Amino acid sequence: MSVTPTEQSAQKACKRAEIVTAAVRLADAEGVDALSMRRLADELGVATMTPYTHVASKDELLDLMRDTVAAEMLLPEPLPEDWRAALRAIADRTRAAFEAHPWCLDTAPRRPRARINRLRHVEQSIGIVRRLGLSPETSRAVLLSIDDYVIGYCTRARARQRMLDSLGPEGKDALRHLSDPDPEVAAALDAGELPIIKKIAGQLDRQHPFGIPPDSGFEPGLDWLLDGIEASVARAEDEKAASH
Amino acid sequence: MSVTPTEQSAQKACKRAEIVTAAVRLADAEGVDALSMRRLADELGVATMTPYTHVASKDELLDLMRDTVAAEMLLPEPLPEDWRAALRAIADRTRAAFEAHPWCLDTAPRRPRARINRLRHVEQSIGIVRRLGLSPETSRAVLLSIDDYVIGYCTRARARQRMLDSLGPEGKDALRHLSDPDPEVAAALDAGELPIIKKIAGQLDRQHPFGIPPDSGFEPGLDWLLDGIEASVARAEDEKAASH
DNA sequence: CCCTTCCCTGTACGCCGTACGGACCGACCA
DNA sequence: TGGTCGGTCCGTACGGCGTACAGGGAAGGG
Repeated sequence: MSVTPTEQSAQKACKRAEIVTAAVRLADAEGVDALSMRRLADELGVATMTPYTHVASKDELLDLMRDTVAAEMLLPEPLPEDWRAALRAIADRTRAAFEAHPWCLDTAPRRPRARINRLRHVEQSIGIVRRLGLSPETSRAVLLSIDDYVIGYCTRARARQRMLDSLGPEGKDALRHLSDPDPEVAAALDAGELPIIKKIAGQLDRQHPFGIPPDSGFEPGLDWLLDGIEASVARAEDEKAASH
Repeated sequence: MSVTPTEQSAQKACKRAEIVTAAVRLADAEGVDALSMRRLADELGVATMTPYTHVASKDELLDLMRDTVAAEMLLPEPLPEDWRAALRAIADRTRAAFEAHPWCLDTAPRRPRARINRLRHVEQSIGIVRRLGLSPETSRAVLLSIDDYVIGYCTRARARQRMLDSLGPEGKDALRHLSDPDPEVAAALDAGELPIIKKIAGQLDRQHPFGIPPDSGFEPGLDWLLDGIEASVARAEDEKAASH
């Protein structure tokens, strides 16, 4: 062996990185369905099985791909002073990363592992939440609840996008779209079940080409969540002050 | 044709329903990976391609399966008077449905369509949010933000569960688990990057067998979100009162 | 009686992930 | 210097997937 262990692993990491970035590029461009090991190998100009020299399985590859996306979620230091601004900035960046790489949301990680960039992201977030002076459990709850909201928003936004895509460019009014090839829905609408949806869909008819209401956006829910957290923090501080 | 169109479609719907329930049962028992059209046909005692007589594609099948889960999210009438209690009840039921059928979260819908039970679920939720007397846009934002939180929570809880499963029964302390086969993480920990995570993982060592902190739970985040919404509603009412 | 219309079936195609055995090649040790 | 050995790359092959397609068979309508 000519190289020291460090050099060797560095060389290996290099190859790994090339494979992963090529895979990310492919998934970004053509979706995760187009990402097969054969196709990826073709793209890299190597034989089908060659990537397996550097990556244990497609599952691990997807895990590594997700970690490169996690790197994009990292906020450049220095972080904003205000905890609320900092948390919001991270949430925004996370959302942007998911929007740039929607395939992250198309397949759930099968055997997820803690990878470096994901850990960096968590470290950064914990650092901010710590400023609130809450108990460790509450701090974690704050962090996770924001994470959950962001993931949920992005997941639903992704589903919405797929729905729009699947409809194609031809316009269809909302009621027709809802009931079109689904007799169950049509029957329910006729029977007067779903009155609110029927009314809303009827109103959307004129304003909106498709039966899908415009997205109400990422910010309001995040604001409410942060409001609730802030109020909870204020309450905790009051109690602490009162007990002294 | 011997049967009237209605009878015919009813008969067809019956067969469809059998297929879908069998598919749900299989996915519940062995996960979505075990659900192949061949396996499903075997389970039903028919030839491989027979299910395709009643279901256009595996995609549509998954869509129908998801809709049976949506049925479980429906709250029995009468709904609670208090809007907050009602929204919380729906959120709880939704979470329970996802926990009972985690495969819902394992694969994103490819070409989602509005199905009857999903629409019923939405109708029920809108009915509650309407009581708040907010604008249509704000109402939708309230509804969707709660939905997003629930989906996000369940998705992360699912990932957590997979992580625990993949670790197997043998206990491993947190630090070792974090850095185990991943040299990048080990290097970062050694280099003093990730100080907070290192400290937390070190503390978890004794209390917790795995490197995964216990779930902080569904309720706190939901409460914060509802708190924020409630404060926003109160503010809106104040403004309305003041302008009169 | 035949004919249409469904429902069902078996076969077959082109993908997929990946196990495996062998070829090459540079680096170390005798 | 020659042998060996670890690491990289390759080709082939296997089992499984979703599903297109062409045919069979029963059942009701003319």
